[in-house]
Amino acid sequence: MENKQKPLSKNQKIILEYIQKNKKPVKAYSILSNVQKKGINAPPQVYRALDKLIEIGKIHKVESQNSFVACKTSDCETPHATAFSICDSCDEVSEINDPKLFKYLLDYKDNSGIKFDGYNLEFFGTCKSCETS
Amino acid sequence: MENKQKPLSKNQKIILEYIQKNKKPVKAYSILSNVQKKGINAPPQVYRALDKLIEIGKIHKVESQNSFVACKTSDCETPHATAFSICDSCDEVSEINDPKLFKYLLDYKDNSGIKFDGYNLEFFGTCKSCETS
DNA sequence: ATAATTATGTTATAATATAACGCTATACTC
DNA sequence: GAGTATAGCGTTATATTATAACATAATTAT
Ligand SMILES: [Zn+2]
Ligand SMILES: [Zn+2]
Ligand SMILES: [Zn+2]
Ligand SMILES: [Zn+2]
Repeated sequence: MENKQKPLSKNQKIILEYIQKNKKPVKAYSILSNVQKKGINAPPQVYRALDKLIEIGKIHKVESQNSFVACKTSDCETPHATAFSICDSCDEVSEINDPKLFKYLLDYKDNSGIKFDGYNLEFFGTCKSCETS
Repeated sequence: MENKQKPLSKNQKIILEYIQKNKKPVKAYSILSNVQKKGINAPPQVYRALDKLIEIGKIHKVESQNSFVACKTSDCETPHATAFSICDSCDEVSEINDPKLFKYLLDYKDNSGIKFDGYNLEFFGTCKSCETS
């Protein structure tokens, strides 16, 4: 009984599918223009679906890019514990799925002893294919 | 001969001072409206100064808030290696200055063995004063 | 069946950020 | 110091990202 998966609504499905089709993160207005043929007409419809998909861990927001990417680690159960590596030169983003890093960060306590509910970590560098070119 | 500190320009000084006066992060357009009496009239003047101040490590951008905060660790020499804790309920942000965390992250290699140039880490939780109220 | 919750569709607008252009100050180099 | 490269300024306009507000419809819970 781990996953009580509430089914996605129509708009949520359309938008999730579009995001999953793309390897790179996509922007909200680019999503909008690409799903207009499916009957989604206005920004609020996109942003509402995005909010929900983020909440349930199907996608994540890449804060430094204002872009959105599908979760690669099979629907993060702790959706607000995310780590990415981002290529400065081609903007490619990949989600880091490293239990050790994950644990290190979730266990991290600041100097006042506070533990955190979640985190977002974005690493920057040059990806392999950009490195060699 | 560590610090070859180029002096700040007039606008950079005005905007840095304003950011430093504020304990909490400030937004670009709030900066603008608060420094208009000093002769700064338009967004590009603010954003140009912000870009430069970020580049030289005097301030940082809090990506999840689109806000800007003065560096608390005496002008981060690696300005793109930043960590913050953010209170979900009052939006207070504090810069984490923990050499161990710092080293852990700068030494971190992903599964392909790539090391990164920099990172931005934002922890989320509830600050002490919000916890007790 | 009723009530509560969640999602939708729409219009308008708010908030964040940059392009482009001409000009000025400052730093570098010969 | 004249010439030139670089960084900064001021301005107008515009692009990009995100939300407010409101009326309606669908879904879920009691
Ligand atoms: Zn994920
Ligand atoms: Zn790349
Ligand atoms: Zn700092
Ligand atoms: Zn707080």
